[in-house]
Amino acid sequence: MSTTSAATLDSIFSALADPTRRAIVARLATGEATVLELAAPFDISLPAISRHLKVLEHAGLISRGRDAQRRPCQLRAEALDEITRWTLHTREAWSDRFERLDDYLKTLQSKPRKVKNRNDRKKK
Amino acid sequence: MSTTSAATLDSIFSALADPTRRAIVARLATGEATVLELAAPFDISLPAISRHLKVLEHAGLISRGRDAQRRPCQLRAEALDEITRWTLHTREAWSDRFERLDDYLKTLQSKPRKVKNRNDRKKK
DNA sequence: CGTATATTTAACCATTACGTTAATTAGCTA
DNA sequence: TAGCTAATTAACGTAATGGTTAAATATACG
Repeated sequence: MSTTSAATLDSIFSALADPTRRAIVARLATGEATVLELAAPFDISLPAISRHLKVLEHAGLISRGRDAQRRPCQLRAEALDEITRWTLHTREAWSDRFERLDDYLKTLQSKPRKVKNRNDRKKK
Repeated sequence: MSTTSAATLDSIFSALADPTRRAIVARLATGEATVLELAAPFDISLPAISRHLKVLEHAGLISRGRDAQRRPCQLRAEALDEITRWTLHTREAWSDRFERLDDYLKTLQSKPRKVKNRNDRKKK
């Protein structure tokens, strides 16, 4: 465990799928905080917060230190970066597909699909 | 409803938390595809794929057209942009916190780690 | 018409996720 | 030591998720 960041995209995405956990992450983006501090804004029990933190930690989104009986949490931005990387990469592929738009349009013409209204003027 | 993306971050993140759905999204990033085409690489049943697609559609990540009995799916990149926006924004806040590093270091000095004799009798 | 193809819906089952309250551990402080 | 404070673990209920098979729907084709 220790400084593990073998966290999967699965665990990172699903950690961030919960609004409470996203709020915690957003809060931690401004600096580290203890469990009680993180719990304060929410209307749920401390054990629930504790489990949210465990999920975040498992996803590599936070790490925890120790200060007496407190366990201050810290954001690990690399996990965020992983999300960004995947998303931007996918987005880029999506944009790139327009490179083949010409071919695509030609395909449309040479292979007439079952279009009933064939009077549509394909603009090229 | 229609093609509006009132989809929440919750639904987008949790849609992408599943590896099958991420693979589908990645596939769709290269261009539209039918349900059968999307299902081909996977070892799960068609109904399962169908439900994955519904989740993605609900999250605003895909839209579906109609071509005879086929329902071609298309990626809606705006949903991807939304998570990029959230993630980068959060990441930025994390980086920005170093702006206050000087203050923070001063705080550390004036208030050494083990603060035993704090005179704050403040109660909440 | 009847059949094939593409996809969805229904009904069901196992597992996971998220919340609760009560009890427990850990570390200070008097 | 006892008694705080901080946080976690235990035990439990309920709802959501992800998979299955069987049946239903929609459209095209001969």
